[in-house]
This record gives sequence, structure tokens and C-alpha cells, in this order.
Amino acid sequence: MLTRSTPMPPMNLKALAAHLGLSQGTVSRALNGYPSISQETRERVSEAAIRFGYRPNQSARALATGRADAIGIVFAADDNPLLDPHFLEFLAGAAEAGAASDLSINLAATSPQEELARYERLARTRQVDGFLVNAPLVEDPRIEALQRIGAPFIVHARTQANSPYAWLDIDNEGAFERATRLLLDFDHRRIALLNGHLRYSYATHRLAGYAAAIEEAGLTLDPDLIVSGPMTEEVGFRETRRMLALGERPTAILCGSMLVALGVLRALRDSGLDVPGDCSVIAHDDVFPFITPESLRPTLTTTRSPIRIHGRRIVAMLMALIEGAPPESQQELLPMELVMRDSVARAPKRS
Amino acid sequence: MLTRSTPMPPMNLKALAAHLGLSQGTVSRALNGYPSISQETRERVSEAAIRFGYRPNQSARALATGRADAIGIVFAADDNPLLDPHFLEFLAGAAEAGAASDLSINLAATSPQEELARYERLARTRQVDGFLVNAPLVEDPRIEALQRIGAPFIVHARTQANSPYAWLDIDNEGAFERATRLLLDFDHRRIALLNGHLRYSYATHRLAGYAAAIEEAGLTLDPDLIVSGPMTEEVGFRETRRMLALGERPTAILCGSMLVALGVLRALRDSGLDVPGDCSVIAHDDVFPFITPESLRPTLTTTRSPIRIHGRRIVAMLMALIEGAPPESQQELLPMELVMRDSVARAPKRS
DNA sequence: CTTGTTTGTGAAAGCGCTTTCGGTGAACCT
DNA sequence: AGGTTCACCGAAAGCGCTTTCACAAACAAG
Repeated sequence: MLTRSTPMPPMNLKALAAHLGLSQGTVSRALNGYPSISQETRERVSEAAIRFGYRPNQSARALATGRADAIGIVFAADDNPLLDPHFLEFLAGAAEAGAASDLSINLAATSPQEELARYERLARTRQVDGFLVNAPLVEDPRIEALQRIGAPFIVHARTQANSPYAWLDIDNEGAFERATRLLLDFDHRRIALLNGHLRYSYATHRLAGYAAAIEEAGLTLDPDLIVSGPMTEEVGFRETRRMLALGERPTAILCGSMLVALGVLRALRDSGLDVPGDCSVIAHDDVFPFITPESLRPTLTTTRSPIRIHGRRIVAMLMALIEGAPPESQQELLPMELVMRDSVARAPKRS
Repeated sequence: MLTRSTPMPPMNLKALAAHLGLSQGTVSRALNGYPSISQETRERVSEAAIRFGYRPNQSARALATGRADAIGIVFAADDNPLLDPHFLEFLAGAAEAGAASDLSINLAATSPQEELARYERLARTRQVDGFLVNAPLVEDPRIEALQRIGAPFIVHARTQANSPYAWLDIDNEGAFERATRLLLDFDHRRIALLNGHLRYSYATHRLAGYAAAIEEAGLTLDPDLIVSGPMTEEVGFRETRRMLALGERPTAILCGSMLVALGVLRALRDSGLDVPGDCSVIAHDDVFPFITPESLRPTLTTTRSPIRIHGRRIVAMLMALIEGAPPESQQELLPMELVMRDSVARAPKRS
């Protein structure tokens, strides 16, 4: 029985070293895997470390090494459309990867006005070693700001910038072009696109892919069928209703997310239309645990790319940047699948 | 034009003090608002601080003060049902409050097996000053573990424990009792409950409230109408279908979340049933930005409590704990509204 | 003109770690 | 045997801040 009542002195390096009859330096080196330590003392030290439950004080270590072993994610809290399940999945992936590498994730909320200042503060106070930049705008001031600050960062999606920067992205343009082509091959001529807001770069890429396929088929873009806005269930519902009231309604709908598709399906069902008989539906699936394409009726054909995986991968890339890799070496395009399910069929005969 | 090309020495306390011709101690005290500094130097110091863009190194400060100025949130990443929009909203609230108080949020993912160890590590390495504990189980080992570790913590929802602890909760039991009573008053006799998993304490509270109202009305609980599981769209859909196939189908459905309600509405619509004509629906609304009760058709009657507000408030309470407030002084029950909309009506005549 | 107070500041000791540098034996050559 | 190398370890500096303590100047009181 160990003494339970004694107030237990804080177990720090000095105390541990004293217990072992070694110097602090030796103990530190042993714990951190430096080569010049004999096998015997190394074992003795690590055994004692776990026996005494020693954990190095992270602040002290950070101060000594200059590394915080943390990465920052700042998000603008007022900007609701951003704060959706996509963000959570991404976050979960990042946190998983962080845990695996003994990195902590510093999550910082901010108002849009203070966003840039917050990045700078986090960097200058050395609370984080680098940043994950999420949902970039078409022209995103954060990129230049971070380059000026001199902090390592990686952007989730490509966007415009004057100098090279690190990014991880999926081929939104290619995927949406492919999905649109698929619908065209099924004789659809009026294909709607329910896209994210065009200030976000990914949305412009998707629009570009869609437009390329449409125009390649000799068709013209119909503004009535292209909507850009928050990707919510409500928007999916409302916009679908609006389009169904059109003189010539769409026979296929491309959705930017599963949430939107939910609203679309509700509206179609509401109007007594069959999917895919009367209208085909394809959605982009970021893979949320709480809503899957297989669970819908009919099961949903999707372009698929698990956003959680992005979070995991992007952390690894950021670590490389922090280690000194040049930004242009950390640019990756992740594959995107087109998963065929039951929501796509040949276009109905013209009425 | 300032010299742009010089590599700019790191602006730390020492450098700033040198610029001012003051000692580090004086500058530090001036910036931290200590009383014994003349008004003049105080102004001179803070002016210089912003001019030079000085930011105190957080690691150094943490090491000197013993406070990390950070709070931890650890979540088990494998456990998907937990990782839903509720968590994100809560997180957003916490991060907002943290930003307002210069606290950072340390988000840590972990496997369920290592969860407890992760709390301990975060505490022992002094990366955080306290913890936010989310979605407690009916008997949650984290509470005892954290008490043993000796770290301040506050639980989002009440649960079982031997000694007092801090919590923030809403009156789930009262709200679900009230919602059930409302349905009973409308002559409903077969009322279904689509609840969260019963391992979570909130779900047991909701069940208790529901059961109290049912039994008070002289009815008996029907296991066919009570389901506990992940609160997803899919479950809402599937379980509703199942119940509709029952000999005597429910005339009202109580949903644990908006997501579930979405699935319920889909199933009802699928079966050609009218809401609220054939079946009433009440959902608990945690207030997500991407799906609102007003946007559904019919608009949904809900028990309402913005979970983001919980996140904000709970951080303030945790700060009090960290300052030394006793846990039993930090226990709060937040109000819950019952918002009447269009999804509740008198029960249909018995067939 | 001393003596005590007050007010504002500097010097310096830490906080707990990492890491450089130097030193000690032992082993290894000639 | 002496010199060189090598493997291991201790001493100590330093990371950038806070905070205690001492102390000088200024000012009031006796």
C-alpha cells in the first residue's frame, strides 16, 4: 500500500532524476530517445517514469524547444453556413490524426472581423505551430495574411493566390463534370445544380465542371437551374419546389451535399414525383455518420469523398510543412468516386 | 518606410523592455494591469507593445503562472453516434466563449479504450486547466476518473455519481413529460418515443418524463412504441415504418432530435399519412443552423433549447471552477421551451 | 531635519524542460 | 605504456515569462 495521504509532490523531471540518482539531462535524453544513452539506463528511466506517472510539462517543453506541438483551426462563428456537419467531420479527422502524432488541436472561434488577427495572435503567442485553413473563399485574404505572418499552413481546397501554398483538395471540377456527363448520357437535358455559395472556391470548381459538361453537349446554361447558396435541407426543398413550378422543369438534379439532397427528395415526393422515374438525383457525399446514401429511398447515386479522411491526411501534410518542407511540395489531389445507386435513370420522355 | 529587409528579431519581453529603457518586470506588470505602475509608464508600455506587435509567449507565461489558459474537450472518435451536429453546436458555443475569455479549446480525439488515459495525460502535462465532459453515460467512469486526477471539470448533463460534481443541464425529464401531456390532452393514446441510446443519461431522463406522463394518464408503456438508438434520419425513417405496420399504429411521435424527425416525416409522407391529420409529431430541437423546425412542412412543434448556448454557458462555469469555486456551486438547469407549431393536432378518430 | 510611508521600479529567482558543452572512464589502437 | 577514440553522463545555460523582494525617490508627518 503506497502512502495515499501524503500530498504527493509534483512529479517533475528534477524529482524523477533525483529518484534515479541521475541528472535531469540524462533522464530527459533517455525519455526522448537520444542515442547516447546506454540501454540499461534507458530502460531504468522509462520504467521509473511510468511507475511514478511522470509526464513532462508541456509548457516547459514548448518553451525549451520552441515548438508548441499544436495546430490551430480558427473558424468564424457568426458565419453559420460554414458551421455544418462538413466541418465537424473534417475536425474529427484532424483530431484523430493529431492524437496519433501527439499534436493537439487548438480550436479557436472568432468573429469574421477579427479572424485574421486571431491567426496572427495564435502564431505570435506561439500557441500553435501551424494552421489548417478551411473552406477557402475564391479570393481568400487568409492565405496572404498567413504568408505574411510566416506561419506554416495548409488549405483544404485550392483557390487563388499569388505565391504557392500547400493544399489538399478533391477534384470537384472533374467529379461534377463526370456526374453531369452521366446524366447527359441518360438523355437528360434539363439538369439542375444545387451548389454551395459561389464565394467558396469549391463551389466555383463544381460549377465549372458542370458547365463544361453542359456546354460540351451543345446545351446552354439555364440560370433558372443553377442555384448557389447555403447547402441546407431547407434550400434543397425550396429551390426544388421553385424549379418544379418552372415551365420546363428539370429532369435531374445535382446536389452539393447530402443535406441538400434530403430537401430535394422531400420536395419531389411532395409533388408526387418519382425518383428516378420522373427526376434523377445525384448528390455529393462527404460521408456523415448520421446520414448515408444507402438509407434513402431510392438509394442515392453519389460522388463520394470522405471528408474525415481529408482531415486526417491534411494534418500529416501540415506536420511536414512544420518540419520545413516547402509549401509546393505539399499539394495533394484526393480521388473522388462516382458511386452508382438507384437514383439515376433515363430521362422521362418529353411531354 | 520601416526597414522591411532586416530579419526582424523576435519581439519578446526583453526586447520590448530594452526599447523602453525599462526592466522586464515593470513592462510585464504594466501589461498585466498591476496597480503599482504609474499611469504614464503604463500608457507608454502599452503603446509600445502594440506598436511593436508584442505578444507574450504563451508557453512561457503558462510555465511561469502554472495556468495553461486552455480547456480540454476529449471525444471518442470511434463512437460515431456521439459525433453528430449536436456536438458541433456545443463545440461552437464553447469556442465562442473561450475566445471571449482568452481561453483556448484543446480538442482531443481518442479511441474509447484510451479515453480516460487521455484525460489524465492532458491534465498531467498541464496542457489544460480543466475539462468539458460531454454526453455522459448513465454510469460514466469519466467522472470518478477526473475526480481522482483532481482536475476541474464540468459535465454537460446530470448523471449518477457518488460525490458532487459540476454540471449544466436542461430539464429533459420535465420537457418530455410536458410534451407527452400535450399529446395526451389532444386525445392521443398511442404515443411513440424515438429516443437516444439509453446508455446516455439524457435519454433515460427523457424516457422517465415520457413514462411519467403516460402512466399518470392511466396508460401502460408499449415496448413497440419506445425505441432507443442513434438519433439519425435513418433510424427515424426505419422505426416509423416499422411502427406504421403495427396492428395499432401510433397517432403521435416524439422525436429526440430534428434529424430523427426528418426521417419520421419522410416515412409518414411515404405512407401517405398526413401530419398532423393522421399523426402528430413533436421533436426536440437543439437548434442547428442547417435545419430548422420552421422550414419543414408542416412546421414542427418542438421542445427547444439551443445547445450552442449550453456550450457558451458551461465554459463560464468551468472557469469559475478553475478559479477555485466548489463543484456543488456550479450546477445549473437551463430552461426548455415548448414551441407550438403546426405538427400537432387532435388524435384521429379510432378506426 | 530626521523618520516613517507611499509609490514606482529594478534585480533576480524561479517555472520545468531541452540541449550544448565538456569531462570521465573504458576500450581501442600502435 | 601512452595517446586516441568512443560511449555515457553531469553541469549549466537558456527558453520567455511572472512575481517576490529590496530599494530609491518622493512625500507626509513629527
